Order: sequence, then C-alpha cells, then structure tokens
Amino acid sequence: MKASHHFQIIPEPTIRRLADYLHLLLHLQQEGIDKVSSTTIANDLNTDPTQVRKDIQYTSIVGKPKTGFDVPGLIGAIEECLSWNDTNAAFLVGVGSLGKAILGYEGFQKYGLQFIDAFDVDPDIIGKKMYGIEVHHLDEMPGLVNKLKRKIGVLTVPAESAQEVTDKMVEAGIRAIWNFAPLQLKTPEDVIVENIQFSQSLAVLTRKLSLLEFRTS
Amino acid sequence: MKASHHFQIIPEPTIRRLADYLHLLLHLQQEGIDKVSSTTIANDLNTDPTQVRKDIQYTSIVGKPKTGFDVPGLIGAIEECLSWNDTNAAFLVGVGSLGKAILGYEGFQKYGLQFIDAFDVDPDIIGKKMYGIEVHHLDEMPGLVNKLKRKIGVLTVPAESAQEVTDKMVEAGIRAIWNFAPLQLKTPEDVIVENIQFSQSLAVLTRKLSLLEFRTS
DNA sequence: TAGATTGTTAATCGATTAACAATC
DNA sequence: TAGATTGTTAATCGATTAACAATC
Repeated sequence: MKASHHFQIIPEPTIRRLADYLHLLLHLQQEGIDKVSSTTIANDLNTDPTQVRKDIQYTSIVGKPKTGFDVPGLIGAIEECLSWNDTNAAFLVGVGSLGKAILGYEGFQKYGLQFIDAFDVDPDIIGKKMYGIEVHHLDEMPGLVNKLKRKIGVLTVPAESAQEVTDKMVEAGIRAIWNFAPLQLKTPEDVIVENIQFSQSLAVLTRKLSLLEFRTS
Repeated sequence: MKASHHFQIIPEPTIRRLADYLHLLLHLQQEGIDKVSSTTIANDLNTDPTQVRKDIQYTSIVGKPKTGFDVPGLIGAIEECLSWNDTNAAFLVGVGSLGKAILGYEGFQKYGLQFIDAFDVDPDIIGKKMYGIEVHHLDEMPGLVNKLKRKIGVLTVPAESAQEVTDKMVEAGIRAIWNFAPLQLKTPEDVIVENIQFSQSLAVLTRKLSLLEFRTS
C-alpha cells in the first residue's frame, strides 16, 4: 500500500493546529509569499517554533535551514493529512437558523466540504432551495445518502430530536457525523462523531474571565 | 477573601467536561432524578468514572458512598465554577447568518449568556430588532459597552474585518471575546480570547474518517 | 454485614518544551 | 565564514488511569 505513510497516527492536538497552519499558509500564498519559517508561523499563531516544526514533521514535508518551508508544498501536504484535497461531499440535517448559517458559509469550501443535500421535516421549507441546496424531507434521506462517496452528515437539529435523527442517519449508512447538538450521541463504534460544543468553549471563556476579574480586583 | 477557593486553577479539559456534566445533570433534574453516581455520568458521556470523580473534586462537592452525588447541589456548584450562576450580559458584533443563528439560539440562556445589543455596519439591518435584540451601528459600540457589567463580546464578522473590529472592541473596553472568525486575533494580554474554530473540528472528523476507511478497505 | 461507591494517592501515558548537532 | 534555521533526542510537564482504603 503505497500511501500507507499517510495513515500513521497523528495526535489530535496536532491535527487541530495543522488546520490553523493551513489558514495562515493560504493567506501567505494569496500575498505571494512562498517560503515561511517555523518562527513566523509560531509568532502569528501565538505558539512555539519547536511545536510548529514537530507538527510539520507529521506531514512528511522537510524544510531548508535558513530558508524555512515551501508554502505551496506545505499547503498540499496539510490538505492531504486532513483529507481536504479531495472534495468531501456532505449533507445537512436540520435547516434551522444554525443549519442555514452553515449551508451559507462559503468558507467550508476551503476545507473541501461541499453540501449536496439538506433535510428537514418542516413542510414550509421542504422543496425549497437554501443557498442552492435543495431541502428534502428527512424520510428521503436513505435513498439520497448513497450518492455520497464519503458519507459525512452534519447534524443541526434541536437537542430533543438529535438522537432520533442520529439513529436514522446511522441506518442510512452514514459514517461520520459532525454534531452541533448539545448532547453526546449514542452511535455504533464504527461511526465517527465529532462534536461542536459551544457550551464547552463558553465555559472556558467565562471561567477565564472570572479568574481575570478576581486577580485584578 | 471568602470565595477565594473558587479561583483555584481548574485544568481546561476539566472545565470543558464540567460543561458536559451540567447538560446531563439538568436533563436528570428535569426527570426528577436527584442522585447520580460517577458511573452513571461516565456511561452517559462515554468517559471514565474515576475521571468524573476527579473533575467533581474541583467543584468542592462531596458525594456519599453507595448513593452518589446530589444532582441540584452539583448543578449549582458547576454553574458557580463556570460563572454561569450570574447572568453574563454580552453583545454580538456581525449580524450575518451565523450571528443571527447565535442571537436566536435560546440554549445560551442555560449558560447564563444574555445578549443586550448587537452591532453591524449594514444600513439595511441597523435599527431593526433580531430576536428582540436591537442592531446598532458599530460606531455606537463604545458608548453602549459600558452598560455591561462583565464585558463579553461575541465576534461573528467575516475574517477580513475581524482584526479591525477586534481592535475597536478592545478600545471600547471589552475584556473577553468569543471569536467565531477563522483566524488568530491579536489582542493585549489582559483580553481573553476563546476561539470557535469550525475548521479544527472538521479536520479531526475528516482525518478520522480517512483512517477508518483505510482500516476497513 | 456485604457490597457498592467515594476520595485520593501513585503509576502511566502522552504532549510540550528545551537543548543542541546538522545544515544551508 | 558566521548566523539562522531545521530536525531530533531527551527532559519536563500535566493529564489520565489504576489501585485501593475509607465509608455508607
């Protein structure tokens, strides 16, 4: 298997930072810069050059002393690590305000994510198009999921119906769920779930703010 | 200082999990359950009982062998840890589709977050109300920020203007920024920034999916 | 009492950081 | 060449997990 080195284990913190590096690198590329040092990346992202180099090691890209790393090369390598080089077709379930915001966010195309279909149960929006994506009834999901090569579903339904909808997604053959509902989904082991928990992030913010206010009071 | 024990350092992973525990506990409370064991919590959240107990230690709540922990007591203690017991008044900058989704999400009230004002530069929406919150011109921000006791700003503007708007927020006296724009903001050290990076989360998802597909192919 | 569950210490694990030789 | 930057090993740090006595 030729490409097997792409499938070594990369620590999750590294994966997250690689996504950040990619943002910066795309920005540098736009400005016509094609060499970058670990120090430059570290300064911009408020981290450490050693960590940047360690992270980059996982991409198999090597730099040149005194020169740094090749920007286009690094972009390509990171995109490959994250599987963003190929388009990730996806569908979205739950066309509420958050669902609409996600469908309409052009930024996801940079991450190789492309929405094919959307699903809901509200008769008022079924059959309409949101940002060019047609909204189908949830019941049509099983038939339409098979169109997708890589079966990614984005879940933006209210917490109350999240588990029920998840079960339907799993049954329809979905392999990965990007979950925006504020609860832990129950799924078979071979289905990947990645949560966006706004509350976790807000908790960190408010806790830090209290500590800051305490220290400066 | 009586309350100083509330300001011990709590590891960030613990803070994030406490937010998850709180979700579950509120759910249990709704169902009239008022005692819970670390095992029950761990099972529901797919984690380890020992870790749950360790996390709970930071809240100063003690349990009873054979019985577990008192649900209302634990809820109160976690809310205090996260500073969610008091209302966190906040304002939002950037009333695009994501901004609207956040303003309209009732769930944030459970986290003590309440939006007071919103800001934008689009004349079409300035003066209008979104979910009961009035949208002002960005220039009015400095005067209105002073109304807030704890100065939290939620940033949902496009990446291109994010740094510029951040500078204005800092100048207006904001102490904490919840950043939804996909870049690292530059701020003074005493301003807290917490990022929601959708791309980081998606990176983890697509990477895991590739590994799974590789293993099962 | 017996058994389940807590609280806490010690061991393990993994990620970050420091140090420094190799390289351009 | 001198100096900056990479690549990599070793040390440190902190979080998770295991073990088990104390308690109800």
